[in-house]
Amino acid sequence: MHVKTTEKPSNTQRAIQALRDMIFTGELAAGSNHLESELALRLEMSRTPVREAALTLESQGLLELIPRKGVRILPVSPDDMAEIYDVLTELESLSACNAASFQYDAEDLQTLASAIDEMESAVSSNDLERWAKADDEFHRELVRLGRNSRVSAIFELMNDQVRRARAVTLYVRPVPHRSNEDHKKVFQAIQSGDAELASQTHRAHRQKAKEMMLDLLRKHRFKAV
Amino acid sequence: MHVKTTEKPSNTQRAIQALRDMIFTGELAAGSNHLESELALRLEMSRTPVREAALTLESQGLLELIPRKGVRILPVSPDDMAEIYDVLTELESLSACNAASFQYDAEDLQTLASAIDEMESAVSSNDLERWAKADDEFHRELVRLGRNSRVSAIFELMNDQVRRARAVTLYVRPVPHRSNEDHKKVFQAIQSGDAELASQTHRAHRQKAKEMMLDLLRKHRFKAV
DNA sequence: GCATTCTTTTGCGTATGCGTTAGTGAATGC
DNA sequence: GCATTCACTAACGCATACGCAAAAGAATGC
Repeated sequence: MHVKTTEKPSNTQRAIQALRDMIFTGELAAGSNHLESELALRLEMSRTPVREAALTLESQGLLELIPRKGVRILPVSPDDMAEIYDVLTELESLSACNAASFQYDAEDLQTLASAIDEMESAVSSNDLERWAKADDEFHRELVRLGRNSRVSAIFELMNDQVRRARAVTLYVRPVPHRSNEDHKKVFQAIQSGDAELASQTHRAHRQKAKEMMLDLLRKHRFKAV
Repeated sequence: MHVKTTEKPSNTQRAIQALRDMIFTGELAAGSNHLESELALRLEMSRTPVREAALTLESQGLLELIPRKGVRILPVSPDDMAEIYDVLTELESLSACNAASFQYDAEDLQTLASAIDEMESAVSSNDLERWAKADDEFHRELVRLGRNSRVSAIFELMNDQVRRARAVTLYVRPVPHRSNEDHKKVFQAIQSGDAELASQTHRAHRQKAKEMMLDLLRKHRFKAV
């Protein structure tokens, strides 16, 4: 980071962050409508920055602006989740492929390795929250290693939605015992520079994850999150 | 389309469209800065809708807002173009894969077939603009057939940038004689429902396109478009 | 009672004004 | 001559104001 530690974010930035948080915590429920003026009141700022934030979030697919209805938080249906997983599958596999071809050394792969260890430890102590966090870290780092800023940006957007869904499914899903085997295989493929194997292995891993998530959503009749 | 033909777009929408157009035609050159107030004057509206449009375009990666410098049109370097092509390669290949698995009949694939014919005809009459348009149509339709709205949305964003680059390289590139063979192969794979083949064939096609584009940009020393 | 029209309210889209702050250039000190 | 300071300007971030259009409610006719 830079020297500038005291730069204060603008109200618009704060509004974006606040609205995101409120959406992810469910404080703003999926499908609900909220007037701009009401949100402005809640965030203790005027309509202008709230509106600007809403515009930004709209173009990110989190909500939509409906005249006279306020902002509507977009629900994520199982079908949406299928779309999202498909995108993530492709882009992460690409990342794995590229990461492998970059011939990273052990130090570069430190974060990835730590995430795997962390998941292992979390699973054995049955700490699902910690596992989810480490899993997230693994995927994010994988994408980062793929060194494609556009892929990273899209990943962040889509991953937000996955986290939303995972928040409601975390404790109804089976404990992820075997998942880490996949991660290790992907790790080894990257370490050994086998791009094709890394890509294919990760693709299979993600497709499994997709099926599991969709099963959960359907089984528990989550029509939207 | 619907009945509503007389709905007028808001100024913000017009500003978004106008700014996009101005960026793609080069009226707003890559790397240049433009004050919000100046743009507002040009678009004959107040700063508010211009600013809202700029926020939206910023989150789409077309420009950035720099305090006291105005909006800066983001240049697209060859490295950026490489990133973009990689994303498009993945997502279009996924689309081809899905399209193939949907077992479309001849009628469904009409638009795709027409685009191929159009390209053939355009190439033989040496009409590169027409070819580019048909090529664009082919790729867009392919993505549409993949039936993933998120993929479509990302495609549109990335494809915009490709069009920008193509605008400057169209007349320095070799005439695309063999490109349509790839398209036909992809088409046949989709028609015969061979998902794997469709995906792989298209991937190879896109990778060729990427290499050609990057060669062109490098050879002609386009540092940015 | 029900439908239809008129009135009222409400929220958005946009304009405008203002305080803040970064950037620019002049003035001063060394 | 160079650097530092300081005042000034300009542009933004945000608040506020306003007109319009849609939705909701009231009133009227049948």
